[in-house]
Amino acid sequence: MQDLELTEFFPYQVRIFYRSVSDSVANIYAAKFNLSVSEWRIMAVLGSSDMFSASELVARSSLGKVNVSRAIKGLKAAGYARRDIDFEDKRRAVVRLTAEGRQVLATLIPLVKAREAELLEGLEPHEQQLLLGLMQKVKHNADRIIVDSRDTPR
Amino acid sequence: MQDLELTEFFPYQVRIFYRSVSDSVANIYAAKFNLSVSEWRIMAVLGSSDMFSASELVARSSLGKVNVSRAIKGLKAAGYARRDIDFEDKRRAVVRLTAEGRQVLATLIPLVKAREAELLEGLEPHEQQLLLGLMQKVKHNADRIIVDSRDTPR
DNA sequence: TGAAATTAGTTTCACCTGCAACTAATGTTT
DNA sequence: AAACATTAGTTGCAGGTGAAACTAATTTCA
Repeated sequence: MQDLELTEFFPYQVRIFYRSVSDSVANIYAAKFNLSVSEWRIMAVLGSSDMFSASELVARSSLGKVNVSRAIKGLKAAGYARRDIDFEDKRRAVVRLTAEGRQVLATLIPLVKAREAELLEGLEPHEQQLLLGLMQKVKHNADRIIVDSRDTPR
Repeated sequence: MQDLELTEFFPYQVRIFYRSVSDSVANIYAAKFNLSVSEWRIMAVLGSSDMFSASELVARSSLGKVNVSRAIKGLKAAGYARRDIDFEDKRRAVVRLTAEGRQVLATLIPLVKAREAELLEGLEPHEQQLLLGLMQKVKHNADRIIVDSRDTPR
């Protein structure tokens, strides 16, 4: 039988790479404010403008609508976000940060940016660009494959 | 408030990169044989030698012992692995693939290797090396951070 | 207008995951 | 040998996650 050395298998390497990176950042928002990944990401998006509908959040967060719905619920429960109903279209939610939520985000952003810098420590700017570019390229390949192999639309 | 553009945030980019890569491979073993990631990884390790104890599997798979325990249970239920008790040390499990499991793995390995090649399509060998090297470097940074920030051992 | 289709978002279900607590076997110490 | 500590592996519990079904509001179109 053909052998497969797990440690040399590219997707495996990507996975353990991701785990380390993800943990190092989750550490911050989870430990300090007890936020989940989804909640953190939705908060970050919410901070970039005044208000968003849930579907705009879906578009900007790479999260599914299920997850966005739950993240909003969680942020609301924590007092970090408000969720109102759009008067124009009563199906639509209008989500925005509360003052407390803005406060928390303002605390968090410098911390995660510092963490990001630590992650990239020792990489020249051109190496960082290279890394991003190569990840992009592989991601495109992967996305093409996923679409292709989905002959039966789901 | 300082702004954080999610799409330019490195850990976010890593996450969506990982998701695409992971999905493209999971597609194979999940769709064809209904295996979870953990089960797939344990199978791959099991294929590299005759038998393993559960803790050897932990060491070689980057999975926690909980997950390994459950992956073994799942593989056993699927008929792909056997789980016996070590006569020397009756706490110890002796895990190995069944004939059917070897058969499945033999089917899977060429498929996932082909998928790996598709993922890396368009990258020169030296670019592949570069990508791996940069991921390594970042991972080291991340692991150092995680250890450092764990003043209270968990 | 009113039936049918579409869209926004929520909930249910089934599964994966990790931590902590647990059981059982072995090793250590006196 | 008895008590204590350690080790191997499992299980309970408390989340997180995605697909599919669902509710409610809006749009389309006959």
